[in-house]
Amino acid sequence: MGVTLERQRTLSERKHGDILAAASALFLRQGYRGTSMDEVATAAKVSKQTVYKHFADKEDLFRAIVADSTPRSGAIVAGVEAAYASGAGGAERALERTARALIDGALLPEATALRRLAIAEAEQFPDLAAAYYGAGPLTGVGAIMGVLAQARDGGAPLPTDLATAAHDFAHVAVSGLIDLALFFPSQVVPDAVRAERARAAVAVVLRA
Amino acid sequence: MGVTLERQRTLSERKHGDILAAASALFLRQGYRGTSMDEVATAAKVSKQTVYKHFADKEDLFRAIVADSTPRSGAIVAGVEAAYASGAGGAERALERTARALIDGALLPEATALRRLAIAEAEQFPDLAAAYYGAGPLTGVGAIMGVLAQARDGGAPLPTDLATAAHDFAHVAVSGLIDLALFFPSQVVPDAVRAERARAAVAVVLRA
DNA sequence: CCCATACGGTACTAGACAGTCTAGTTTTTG
DNA sequence: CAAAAACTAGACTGTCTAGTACCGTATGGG
Repeated sequence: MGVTLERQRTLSERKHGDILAAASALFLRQGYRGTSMDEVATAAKVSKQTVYKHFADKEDLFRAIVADSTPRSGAIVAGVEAAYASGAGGAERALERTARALIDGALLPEATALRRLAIAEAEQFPDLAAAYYGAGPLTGVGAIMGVLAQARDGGAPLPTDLATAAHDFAHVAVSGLIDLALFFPSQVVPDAVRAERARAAVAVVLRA
Repeated sequence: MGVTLERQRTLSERKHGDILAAASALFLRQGYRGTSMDEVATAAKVSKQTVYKHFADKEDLFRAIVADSTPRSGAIVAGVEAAYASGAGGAERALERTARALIDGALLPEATALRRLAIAEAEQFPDLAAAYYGAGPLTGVGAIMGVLAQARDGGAPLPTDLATAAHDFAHVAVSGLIDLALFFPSQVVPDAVRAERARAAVAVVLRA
């Protein structure tokens, strides 16, 4: 998790990162109330006092790990845009790659865990839920709209209403699979199902 | 909540219902860990001792309220099927009513609260999450497939793959709105947005 | 009408948890 | 190299919580 082998990090910075990483793993797996500060300190191999040196209180630590995790949704979006441009084949193949990248990104364990956490704590931390929604679903659909615009410029037969098309594309591709991931945390969605959903998403927008 | 004015319920039965109702409201709003047994007893206007007379422990009570709430998803499904049959107009109008019923059902506050709860506790109570998924999303898509079959028999131009069509229909209609409800618990999705989603869902399946 | 059963209220046990404090050690830095 | 700052370990406070015990009162079937 961002532990990028920096050559001369100070001890304090290393501890800060350790605490964030440990808290991240615990909060994502056990939720806010299900995780204790003692657990965090132990998992980070750090004294409790040090935890409170770096973060004012539990809520502060929680906000920090969510703020730290949310940007990773941006990486998924970037992957989606890259998937369209890369590779061979016509618009249909390119859109299928796009859908597949979206699906694989959305089903990453950290992504689904963060989503579950944001939903679970939406009442207690509405600002975090809103931030997640903006960085995740919202920019995701925006990116897809951009890709569809490219495809239409390239001559693909797409509807005029690209906002609706992007919405349809995204939800046909990922919503059912995200449901599976949220309700069955331990299960992995098989490759064949992902491919089928990607095809369905392309089919939905490629006829107008 | 099932409090149907039965003429001569015994005191014990009344208390049982009071506890269920109070616990239901609290768990749905505050989650499992966020709700204490003292709170439940106070809200139900019952002594704590009585709570433990009716339910072995907190987990038992929680399972009871989820088991009590989940069947209500079935009522939503029934409403969806009824919406197709009722009213005037051709297949397109009927499908639009179907989508609208699905949307309104999914956005009921109790429905979204239960969904949030099932997702939040999916790791701790995987069996409850699975039961919810079966009673909610799964039977919902099944019901829509039935409606689409009816529509096709009536001459509507639908794809041959009705399972995929039902999946697409359901997710284009409700998934985006459910996201909104989950991430922004206090907001209400306006009527115009619901209507637009219903139209989009019909448009997606009515061209094959 | 009577007795088992359920109730209310409240006090209690036992443990978890957030956050503080102390006292001594290590790291950073000027 | 010395002072400042960050670290460790663990005890400690106050609060909350699940679940139990006690005891006196109300309910309701036989």
